[in-house]
Amino acid sequence: MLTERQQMILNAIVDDYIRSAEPVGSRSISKRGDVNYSPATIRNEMADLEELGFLEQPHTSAGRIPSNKGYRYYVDHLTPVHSVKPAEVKELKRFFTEQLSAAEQMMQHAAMVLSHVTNYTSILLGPEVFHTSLRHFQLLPLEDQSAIAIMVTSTGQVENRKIRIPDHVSASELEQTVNLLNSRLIGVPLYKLKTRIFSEISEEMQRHLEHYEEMMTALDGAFGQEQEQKIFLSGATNMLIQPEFRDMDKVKSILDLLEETPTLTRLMTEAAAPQGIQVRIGAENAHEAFENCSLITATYELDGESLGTIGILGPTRMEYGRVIGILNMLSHDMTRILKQWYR
Amino acid sequence: MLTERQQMILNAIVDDYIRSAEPVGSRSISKRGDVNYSPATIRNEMADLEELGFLEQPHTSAGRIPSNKGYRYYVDHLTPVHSVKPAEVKELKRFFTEQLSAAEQMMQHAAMVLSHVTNYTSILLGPEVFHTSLRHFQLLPLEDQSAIAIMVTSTGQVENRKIRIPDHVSASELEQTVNLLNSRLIGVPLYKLKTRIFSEISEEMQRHLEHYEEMMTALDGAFGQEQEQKIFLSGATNMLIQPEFRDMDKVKSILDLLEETPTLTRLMTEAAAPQGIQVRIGAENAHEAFENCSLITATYELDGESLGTIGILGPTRMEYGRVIGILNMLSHDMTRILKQWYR
DNA sequence: CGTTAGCACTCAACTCGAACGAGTGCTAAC
DNA sequence: GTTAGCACTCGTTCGAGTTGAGTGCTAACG
Repeated sequence: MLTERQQMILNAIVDDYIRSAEPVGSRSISKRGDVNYSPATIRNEMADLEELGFLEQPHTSAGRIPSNKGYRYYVDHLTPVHSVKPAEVKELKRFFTEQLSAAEQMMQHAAMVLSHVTNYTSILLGPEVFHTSLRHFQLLPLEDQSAIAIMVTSTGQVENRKIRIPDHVSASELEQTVNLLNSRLIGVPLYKLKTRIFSEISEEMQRHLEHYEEMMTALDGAFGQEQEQKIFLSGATNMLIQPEFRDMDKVKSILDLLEETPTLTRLMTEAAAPQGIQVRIGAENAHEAFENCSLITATYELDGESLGTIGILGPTRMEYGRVIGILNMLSHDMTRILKQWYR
Repeated sequence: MLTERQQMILNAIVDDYIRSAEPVGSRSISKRGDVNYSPATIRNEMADLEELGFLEQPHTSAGRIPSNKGYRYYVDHLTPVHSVKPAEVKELKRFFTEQLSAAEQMMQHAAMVLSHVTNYTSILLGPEVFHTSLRHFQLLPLEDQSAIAIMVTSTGQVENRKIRIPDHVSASELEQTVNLLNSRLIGVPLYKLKTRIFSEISEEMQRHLEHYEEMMTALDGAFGQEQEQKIFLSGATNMLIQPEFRDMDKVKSILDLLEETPTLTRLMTEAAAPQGIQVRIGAENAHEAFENCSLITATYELDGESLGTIGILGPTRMEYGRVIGILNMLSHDMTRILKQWYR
């Protein structure tokens, strides 16, 4: 239906328009490396393409933009080599391997709900030391060579990891391992589990177990818990709703800062009061990107010890009353729930 | 430091400015119900407040806006009655009670990653029937009157629920219950568990167990799995980054539609191809709000049966190649992982 | 005959100045 | 102490004029 050259030109126009979001002129197409015709020739083809319905003209003296039919053709004849950038591949792969702990999942969820309710950006800073220790360890063997390691923490959260059971390990041997681990590891903080197993208990295990080596490598995966201080944020683009940030330029530096975890962590920690709710207005935040922003923070705590920080970031023209009310309620609820967990 | 009246006026100005985002004039303050002075009086006070540094004037003939100092004063003297709207309370409460299944958490996470990588809006439609059945049931009693019910599904996912154990129930009775449930419920689809327990097995349980009634109410919470088709979306405000949606009016209808779950579900189902990747451009979407949008969908499947749909929504001027590449990769990975799960 | 240079034409975007009006500060009267 | 009145300021709006990117057409070229 379309000549080779028409396809080429249509393709170039769609490509250009996707990049620039502005009507594409004949001159700019002609200047591309892959098309070697003068603007006049291109213009003729463009007129034809428009007549065929693949292109549109916003107004007489403007360049062309693709019509829906044009996009359709472009998509249908897209070269099937969709190269995905390495960075993107990395992020997607990470998603599949990432293991969020129960506590982390809760925080991420809380961030989402908060940004959704307030229409501002929410930032949650995890507890520096989550005082969770092991309360119970269990291995549930499945019918094949795998099992599920289940760890109940002192807060009542349940972590589970799939592990592969080495061949030749008998059921009784498994049971022995579980009993041993339970007797020695209960009460040990989660983040110490791994080192504890490999240092203190390994000797004893070696004595009792026949397939010690294999068992250890299998367990290795189950206890791999890094427990560093993580930061969760949600609704970053909610900034764009605010009229004061109508032009991207102003928001750019804020969005950039939000990506920069270390600085953001610093700002949050600085802003947070030892207890209660703290409001940082404009320049009170020690970063120029937040000059037109206010950051409201609340801490949730247990027995007077602060466990984490919740922050809401918005324009200085923020609904302080509402946000403070919500944060108040949330931090109380968090504290209450933590108390329940720890009993 | 400030007179009663100055406080009142400052308060009114901040309130107004937070609402309108526009400089506040003396007239509009005077017309409010709570301030009964003429504009002239207000003007005098405003001039004083400006001199004191609480207000600013963008230019000579404009109204006043609060300075950072003004916000500070406003916040510090905020009436501590922060009423939170019932709807917000409801959503926050729901967050604390909500129990997402492992599969749902995975989907939500996938939606987040996708919208983050693509910078468009991602929509995930859950599987209509997730063919998961029970593979193993376990009760882990904690030292107090509670226990954790753990269900391993046929896909290897682990669901856990905290339940309260009725008084007077002995350890042996618990064990009996677990054994009974395991022998009768393995292989039963998760969404049928509850009815199965209450219809077919209840009789048998009644025969064997002393504290039947209490046990049943306790178990009730553990198996409450609704498993309806859920929809997850993330990055809705990413739309705002696109220059074609620079003014809110155009986006409004789209954002509204995204909130409207049933319609969105319909659009996604219509758009989805039985397999592979499908592109809906502009008006091809059967909804006028999507006139300037394109929806790219991919399905992930198992043994030829489609299990769910992934969608990316962006402007018609979308980076089709890139998004298709990413979706391709992701849907393949999803399919591969599902195969692993089901073995 | 396909391609290209040249040129007249179109029309959104920008510029400038005038008119408008929201809002102020000041003064005088209540 | 409060308020009405009024001159003044200055961003916003609107229309006319200008600019320039881009087109369509015609004629010349290889």
